[in-house]
Amino acid sequence: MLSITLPNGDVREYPDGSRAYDIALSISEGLARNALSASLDGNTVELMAPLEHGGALKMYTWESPEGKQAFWHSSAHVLAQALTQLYPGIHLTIGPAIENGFYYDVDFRGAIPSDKDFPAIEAKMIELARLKAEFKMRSVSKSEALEVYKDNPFKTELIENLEDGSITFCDHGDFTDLCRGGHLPDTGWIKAVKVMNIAGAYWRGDEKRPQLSRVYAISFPKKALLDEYLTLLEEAKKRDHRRLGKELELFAFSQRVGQGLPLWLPKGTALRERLEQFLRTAQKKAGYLPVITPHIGSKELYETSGHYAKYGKDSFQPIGTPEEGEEYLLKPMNCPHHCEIYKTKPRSYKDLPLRLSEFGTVYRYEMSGELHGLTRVRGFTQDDAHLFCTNDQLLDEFKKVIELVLYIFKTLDFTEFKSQVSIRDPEKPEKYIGSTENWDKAESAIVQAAQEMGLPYVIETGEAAFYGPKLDFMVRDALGRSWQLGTIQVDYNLPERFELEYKGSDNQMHRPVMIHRAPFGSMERFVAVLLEHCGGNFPLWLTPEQVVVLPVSEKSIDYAREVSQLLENSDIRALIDERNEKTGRKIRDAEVSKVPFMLIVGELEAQNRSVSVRRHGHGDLGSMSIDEFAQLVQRAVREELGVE
RNA sequence: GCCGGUAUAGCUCAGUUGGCCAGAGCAGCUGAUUUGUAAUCAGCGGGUCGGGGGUUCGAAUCCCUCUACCGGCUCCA
Repeated sequence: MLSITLPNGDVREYPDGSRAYDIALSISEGLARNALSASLDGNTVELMAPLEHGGALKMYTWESPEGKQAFWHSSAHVLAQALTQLYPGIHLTIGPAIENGFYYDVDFRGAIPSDKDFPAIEAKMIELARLKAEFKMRSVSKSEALEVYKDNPFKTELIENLEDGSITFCDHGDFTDLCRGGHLPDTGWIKAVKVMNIAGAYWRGDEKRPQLSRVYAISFPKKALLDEYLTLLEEAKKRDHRRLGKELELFAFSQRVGQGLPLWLPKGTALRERLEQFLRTAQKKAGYLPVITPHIGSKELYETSGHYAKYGKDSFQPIGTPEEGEEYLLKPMNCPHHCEIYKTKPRSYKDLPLRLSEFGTVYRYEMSGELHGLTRVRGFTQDDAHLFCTNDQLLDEFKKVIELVLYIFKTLDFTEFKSQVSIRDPEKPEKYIGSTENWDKAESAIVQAAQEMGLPYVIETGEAAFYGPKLDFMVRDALGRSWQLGTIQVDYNLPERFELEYKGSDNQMHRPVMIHRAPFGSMERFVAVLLEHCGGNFPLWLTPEQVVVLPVSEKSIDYAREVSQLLENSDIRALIDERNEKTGRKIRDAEVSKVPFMLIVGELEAQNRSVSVRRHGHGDLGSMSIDEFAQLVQRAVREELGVE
């Protein structure tokens, strides 16, 4: 008998040879009908294979990530089968399920299919799915597995890294693939499939190894779900910051200026400056001291910091002076400059923590294929600061920075973010500089700070910067891609390299610890993510134009100007649509341009000294006095900023 | 940087198998209209079809090359 613990805690006995499916059936017919996969004691098991032992059993449907995972993993097998039939002689490699669908990396060994071939691939997949071929796992010996794949160097490499005895194949129909398991009962579940795109991907993610073709696809148990997904993608595209940035006239790129070098238009600049001001105010309260440093620095500065050795040859190349032959680098980061500011005079423990902040524009050479709107550029402004403190102050300072980041995220309504503690890879010590002892100290300080601040975080081994561990805040863009925003990094390295010191209360010299931090990350990336987050409908306090006054006809322009002037006097940003257009047209254009408030003013309003208020996306709010309206806007702004 | 794709007016896009002066909508300009909660009407201007080279009697269309952009890979101080 098998003793099975169900998620609700019930323990039930089942005959030997029972399958997860049978157990589902014993619970309810509906569960059995909808179950896509199962796990036993946390390990994925086949739904339709006899369970080898008892334990805690969980069933997964389409509604759970595990269910989708099984669905897409199984679909990847069908994709591989379809590609093998359509393109004989190809080498299959790996084909995992991903967050939205699945992919298969293939060496086509010849002509690579293009998007014109996608419909044929989709049709073949559906044709194969309709055969309702059952997925069946079987164990094979290592030598057997190697024999099957003797012509395929990629699978051979995979198998060689597996232990004999733990190698399994999955069969469905006439197709077999090396596979760890976790399948649907049969291919018939796959009702709708879409090949999304095809792109190059290096074998094992290593650019020195062969480049394969990665075929991305997604599949669904119902046609309607696919349509829904495609509609969702269309909607997401409308939120793309590159599109909105153009539509709202926030920023632009010019081929002549250069790749990855954004031009901030007047409205975008107004927005960005408002964001900066917001942070300046918060930082002033938190005891930061603003500084300014130049856009270039002597090469020697970066040799001292260690950055030149690490990044110099892949970066923008040094610029020389014509007479003296000196070499300067475009500033790739602000920290060395701030270290030099620290060194301008002897420091005492009473000076610490010293918090130097700068909206510093930096330039980094990013590979051309990597540039992406405002999220990945070659020139950008960091909301940078460097905190110099004693070891005893480190934890507390770190926590205060987390607090600042959380305040910013809260104000801007970023509720969905992830935090990640990046620590060193203990197996690759050559990647890092600094003593093991300092690394240990820094890593434990970060983890402790994150815990004490109640931050939900994950630890990523091997993701640390070369000079120290860090805590990053990540958010997703409209299309589900993840971007790093804020970052807080501990650094024991630069203080050593720059020989930073302070005199302690013991009259001895000590070395400070440094925290690098940028809550926005960069102004460019932050604006991009904010833009997608709010779909172009910025919070009132941030938006470039808060109010547009719409005179009903030329006769009301004078009054409109008066209203606009009064609002400006109350620090409300207003403009007037003086075009010779009908009111309906002006309203439509204002709605499209996402201005939060529209004030319709005609002869009636001029007579009553009132305005007729319309809110973007909400419609007519009725009329009120100019003063009442100004107070309404001011109150709304105060609420957004959390000010009393 | 690598793989695949794209490039036509300020924007969004048409342009059949190469064939007369390259089109539309929106935006712009001019005029009429004096307008009340999501598009008033009419007229006008605007393009070295991304750059360069080639094939051809003839190229937006076919080929080569460069550049930029899009989707990935890789990297990210």
